[in-house]
Amino acid sequence: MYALIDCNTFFASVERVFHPGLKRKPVVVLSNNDGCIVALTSEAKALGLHRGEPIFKVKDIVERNGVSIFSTNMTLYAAMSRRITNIIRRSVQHVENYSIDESFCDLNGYEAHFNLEEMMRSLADRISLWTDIPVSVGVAPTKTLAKIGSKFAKKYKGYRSVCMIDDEPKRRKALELFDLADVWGIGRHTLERLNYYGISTPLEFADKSESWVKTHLTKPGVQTWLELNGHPCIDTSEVYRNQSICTSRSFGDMISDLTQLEASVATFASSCANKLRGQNAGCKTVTVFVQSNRFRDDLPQYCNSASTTLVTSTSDTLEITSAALKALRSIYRPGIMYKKSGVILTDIAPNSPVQQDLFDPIKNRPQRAELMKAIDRINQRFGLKTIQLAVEGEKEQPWKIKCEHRSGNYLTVLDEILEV
DNA sequence: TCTGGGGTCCTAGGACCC
DNA sequence: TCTGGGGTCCTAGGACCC
Repeated sequence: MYALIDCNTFFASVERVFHPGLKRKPVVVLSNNDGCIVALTSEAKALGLHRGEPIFKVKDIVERNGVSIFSTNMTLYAAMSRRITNIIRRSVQHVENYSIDESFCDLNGYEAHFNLEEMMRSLADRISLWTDIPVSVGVAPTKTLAKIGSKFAKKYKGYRSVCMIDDEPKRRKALELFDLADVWGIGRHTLERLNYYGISTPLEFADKSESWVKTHLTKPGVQTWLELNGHPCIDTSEVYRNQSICTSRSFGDMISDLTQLEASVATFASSCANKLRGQNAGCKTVTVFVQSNRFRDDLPQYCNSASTTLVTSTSDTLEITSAALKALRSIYRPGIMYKKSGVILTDIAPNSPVQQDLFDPIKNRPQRAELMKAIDRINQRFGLKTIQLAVEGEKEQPWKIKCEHRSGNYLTVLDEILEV
């Protein structure tokens, strides 16, 4: 059996932990640049607000109802997520962090010694007691069914946080009542296709024959079908390394100047390199992209990207940044108002062994690696960007994102710790 | 005026090989 | 007029997830 532990409206719940006056009040959390709503409490949903909506379009609803607004604060949410994971790991050995607010537990073997429902309920209660974050848990023979269970647990209070789908009648009942569009793995296109063939509930889909599914859907569709029928086939891989690493941002203000664009790309490149070192990995390809503002049809539009291949797999900030800037200069066009840039690292592989290059222009790789370690240590101890590249520019720049409603880093920065 | 960011996996089709 | 069979590798784009 698998359990899915899902934090309810996670970002908004974290903000509420540190602003207890907001319990049972409407709260929304915005995307980067204070653009769109990315998380909202049920009280905010009840006012007609939706995930994904640009905040400026619903300004009057927000003002009229005194909705609390927060800029996104990933550092804070990630710190809280780690705390929750630590609590789960005290009870369950195999935990897979599927996303910042969801974890799968492999419960294989526990059923012999525990009542799984009681076990997961006491875990949910503990998370709630120790972190003040409410969670919903689904328990089922496959991950897809566990996800469905967690949605029921969230929707109906009667489950007291845990919904079990552990026998055939419960499975069929759940599939009959659940919304097909909300099934994990069924997106807009698959939904349209299934509707076209007269399938409107997960149960009708699950009851189709294997040959029908194989004819009309591709591999991911077949997997979902198997999972809904209780055959686990979505893999739990413990060891994980990214296939790609990306840092990109929309700018607070549009820019056209190459120097400023370079500063943004250098900043994103060094952030990527930092993430790469965090996984003990290196990359061989650096891609840069730039975009104008697609919402401004009065301005000339321009989007482009370029890649540079490095001689050898590396996580060196200096090397990755130079490669990114080289790629940027090859696609830069003057006279464009740019709204967004980004850096993507691919061809990622473990740090060792690395295939050396006979003609590698960098002769002191071991020392360079030590330099990166030293910089990382200093930045970890004294704060991000204590040491940075000069090309990344000064702190205040027009392209830096807006975040006017950011709460403090209560869990990670001593100076910002909550005062009572 | 203001419109997010970061991922994975799969497939079709092109380009190439014998 | 007739015009094979069996492969690999790569990439762009689609579909999906949070």
